[in-house]
Amino acid sequence: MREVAALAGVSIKTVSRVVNGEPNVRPGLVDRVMAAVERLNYQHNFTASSLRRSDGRSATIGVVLEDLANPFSAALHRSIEDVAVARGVLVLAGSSDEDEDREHRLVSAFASRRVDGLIIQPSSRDHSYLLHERRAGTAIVFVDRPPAFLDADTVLTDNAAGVRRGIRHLVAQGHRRIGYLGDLHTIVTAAERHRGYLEELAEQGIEVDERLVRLDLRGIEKAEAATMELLANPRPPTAIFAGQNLITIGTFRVLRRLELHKRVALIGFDDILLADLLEPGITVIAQDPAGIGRTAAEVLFRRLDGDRSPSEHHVVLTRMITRGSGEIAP
Amino acid sequence: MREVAALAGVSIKTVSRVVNGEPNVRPGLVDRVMAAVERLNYQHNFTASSLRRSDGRSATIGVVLEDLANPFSAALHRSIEDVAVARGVLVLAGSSDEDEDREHRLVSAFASRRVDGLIIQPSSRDHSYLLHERRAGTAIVFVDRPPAFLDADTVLTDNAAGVRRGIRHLVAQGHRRIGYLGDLHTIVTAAERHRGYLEELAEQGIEVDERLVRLDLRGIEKAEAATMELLANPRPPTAIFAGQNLITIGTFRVLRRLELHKRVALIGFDDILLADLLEPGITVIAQDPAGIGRTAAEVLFRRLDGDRSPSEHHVVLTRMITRGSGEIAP
DNA sequence: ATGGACTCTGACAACGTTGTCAGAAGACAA
DNA sequence: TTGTCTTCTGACAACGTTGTCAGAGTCCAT
Repeated sequence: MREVAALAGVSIKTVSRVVNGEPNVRPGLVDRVMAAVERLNYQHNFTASSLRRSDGRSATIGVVLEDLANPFSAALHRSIEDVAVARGVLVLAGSSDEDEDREHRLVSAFASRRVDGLIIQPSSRDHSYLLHERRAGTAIVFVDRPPAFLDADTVLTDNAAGVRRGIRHLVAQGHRRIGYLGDLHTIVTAAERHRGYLEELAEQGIEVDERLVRLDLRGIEKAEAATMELLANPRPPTAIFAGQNLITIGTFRVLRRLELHKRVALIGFDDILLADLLEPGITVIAQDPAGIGRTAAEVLFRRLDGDRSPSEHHVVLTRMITRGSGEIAP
Repeated sequence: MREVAALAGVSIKTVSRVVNGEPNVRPGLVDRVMAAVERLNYQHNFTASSLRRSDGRSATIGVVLEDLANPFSAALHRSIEDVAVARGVLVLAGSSDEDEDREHRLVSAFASRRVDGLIIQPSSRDHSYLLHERRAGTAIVFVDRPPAFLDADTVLTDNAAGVRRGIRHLVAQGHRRIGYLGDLHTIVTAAERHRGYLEELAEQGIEVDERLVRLDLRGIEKAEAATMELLANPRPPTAIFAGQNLITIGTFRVLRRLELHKRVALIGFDDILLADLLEPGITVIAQDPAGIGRTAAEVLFRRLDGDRSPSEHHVVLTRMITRGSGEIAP
């Protein structure tokens, strides 16, 4: 900047005014400065600028997701990015891998870079550690799962309601023995989905048969094994609700291997790419990750714009997509 | 930092020494400073630090990908992240959407935040604009596609060889009429794949029938329409090579709709989640996005560590995964 | 010509940190 | 005791920028 000023024959303050598009600079000077900027390939240092500026904004937000490579996180990330770039804000992202420590480390790394806001899909069980960041002026929004011990904006899927919708759909077709395969019970969404299963069965006057329920299934293989167990039951389920993506895949694999894929009904939580091309197509309770991301980013930016109203709790609805597997009669 | 210094009864320089873990601070002082840091919830400002430090490193890199939400980009991103976090480096990422302008804007936004390095999946047709960044000390690595008018490190998939492998596989089973559906010809990888198709046909002494070739297909619908056209041919293809993910899906959809999915062979470029659960499973030439990302990040960090040797050009191999659709005889 | 209002510009300090360097304090040998 | 060396500490300037403020210049009405 000093060099630009020298070349243009003005003070560096005037260069600053020009690059920031401030009014009240004589047009002739603007041109001279621009020419010098051009000639020296001057790149404005936004970092130094935000250090000095009164708002102190870095025009950067941090995003902590479970795993940037999985479709749900990736879709969330992308929709957050879209809202952010429209405001000239950049996104730092990291994967927590469901690990409390990684989440903490990421947040702390983001905080030292002075991000303006954080969007977190939480893994840890206590978010009071974020109080300092918030007191320092960082806006925080939680997605997919609620925070613990911290009052903050949230954007969640209505997990229990989604599952209940699916179970109701199965019952409507005459199913009474409906199995349930769930993810790690410690994950709030997984617990919520399981709760939905139990509540809807109760509502429908169906007694829960614990032999048809398997929880804490992490990954496709675990889901396959659990499906085998369920089907080995003397009175096997006529329908299965899979509480998560990979579980749905594992379950479908086993059903197909056993040639039961056209006899046992299956509904999965969360949509799967290509699910419509399978035989039968897989009926799912689809989440709306793009909607969650967009909403979260919008709330975040409203906070950054000064909205100080009480915490908002948004619920993004699920949608049932019937494709065949959920419409198999018992 | 000033407050911490006051509370600990030392100068801010000593606080700086402590938070940076520099040697030669009396243990007693270290404890006092740490206690003060703790008590005031002091957060080190990494941004200000990198402004002053002699290396000037921001410990941040920028990544420009086609679309963070698509599985290929997402896998790339994640593997880059893994290499980066292991070095305490954060990742700023953005989607170019195959748009030259967006790519430029992202790079420029990254540059003003003084990222140490850039990993770019290029969309634009001229990368000489990056010369300034590089002269300013930013390391740059291109992934998936080579840069134009700029000599730089690259990590690419061997697209042509992958396609040739697939075509050879089809020919080995007796196919002579092999259709080809390709993506936008302006995308280098798409052009390369098409080249592989032509070269292998020539090698096998099969004349190209232009009626079996459709290029510039963007998205599933376009691919479906093109597949219909190919099959409407009086002498339709007995096998189809789909040059990209979404094209494979579109083609498979049409084949199934026409009940030809067990009669016309299909090989797709790039793996598809769940491809093994389809009937038949889809044979693909699989890329290794995680391998590309890891390699690119490793090269980038070697450059940041001072490696000044000539540009490296890595080729990450493809792998054919046979699942049934590619093993259908004519 | 004078005063007042307005427009434009630059000197200076400051943002939060670290590099440099000088110097204080302590240890040890002569 | 003195000198030398080592260890530790802090004052100060600087990184690249912008907020503040004073002042120079211009224009117009009196």
